[in-house]
Amino acid sequence: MNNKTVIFIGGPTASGKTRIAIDLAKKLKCEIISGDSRQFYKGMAIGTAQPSAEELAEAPHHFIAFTEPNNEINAGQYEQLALEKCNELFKTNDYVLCVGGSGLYLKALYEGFHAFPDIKEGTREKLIDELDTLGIGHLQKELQEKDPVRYEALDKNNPQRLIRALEVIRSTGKTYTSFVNIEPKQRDFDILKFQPEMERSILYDRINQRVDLMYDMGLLKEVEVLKPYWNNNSLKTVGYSENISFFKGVLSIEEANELLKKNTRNFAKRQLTWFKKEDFKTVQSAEDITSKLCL
RNA sequence: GGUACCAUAGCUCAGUUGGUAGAGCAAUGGACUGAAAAUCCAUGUGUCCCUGGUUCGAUUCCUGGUGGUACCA
Repeated sequence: MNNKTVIFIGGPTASGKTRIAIDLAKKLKCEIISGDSRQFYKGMAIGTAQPSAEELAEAPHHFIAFTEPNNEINAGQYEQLALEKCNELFKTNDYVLCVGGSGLYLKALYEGFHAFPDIKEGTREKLIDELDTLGIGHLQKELQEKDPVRYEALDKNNPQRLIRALEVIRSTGKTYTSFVNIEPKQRDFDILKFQPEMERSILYDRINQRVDLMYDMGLLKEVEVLKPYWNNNSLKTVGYSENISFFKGVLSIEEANELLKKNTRNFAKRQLTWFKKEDFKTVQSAEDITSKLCL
């Protein structure tokens, strides 16, 4: 046991993470780092439901709208950034709150990734091109030959994972598996994991209402202004994809609205699956957490 | 009020020449260590409107209801 703790607040979108986090930050007089992979970007305040100006004024936040949408932050970079920020904040406080719905990013901070090397520039682009022109079977065959252990372990029809494994192999000449065999180093802070408790039907109602609210707040305008970034991965996001399709004339506005609601519900379901497996304890309020801390 | 048509999954509908049923969408379950708000995998959930009749057997055929739609009054 040591005296530094990162309290993680995960859970699905629209479940009330932001409120609980701010209440808790006030009680503990600590700061919040975002674990939402799409709230990192500027100009995406409405569609990613970033905390409002009023909420941001209630407690200090980090990694909200701190970079441009074309400066994409992957989970590995986030691990480094978040770790540095935690160490900085621990100089003046025993607690840091990490709040967000991007399960992999939270996990990167509390568990740490294996030490994969940097990927040579252009490797992924070439693999994506090969996927388009030669088909997924070509990638499957290469991985099966070069790293059968990884090949057997992953979803063989998942192009993103095939490409990830192959980009490591092509960049380093070593197997993906060889890096996984090196244990990540332990964190020197304590870890607590919570998520808001919410009935599924209520969560879905909140999602549907929030989508309508986003349109009222000017979501379409926000998407339109982001046009220079439409092809960036950061815009490959629920709330943006559907409305980009609207602007391209593929969907009517009603269809985009309905699809956005459905995609958000589906996304929330994936988050529920993730946080359940990662053993985030359900709580109803910040008080539930402080009582567990015996404060 | 009369006539016609319809009633099957959450929705839109198909189907069973009488042997208790299946598509699309929605939904549900899951995987996931550098694209993760991404990506991938799996799954049919049902008083076939109600009631009587015919039949070994009715969701299917017949009687009578109920509800809906259209047209006529």
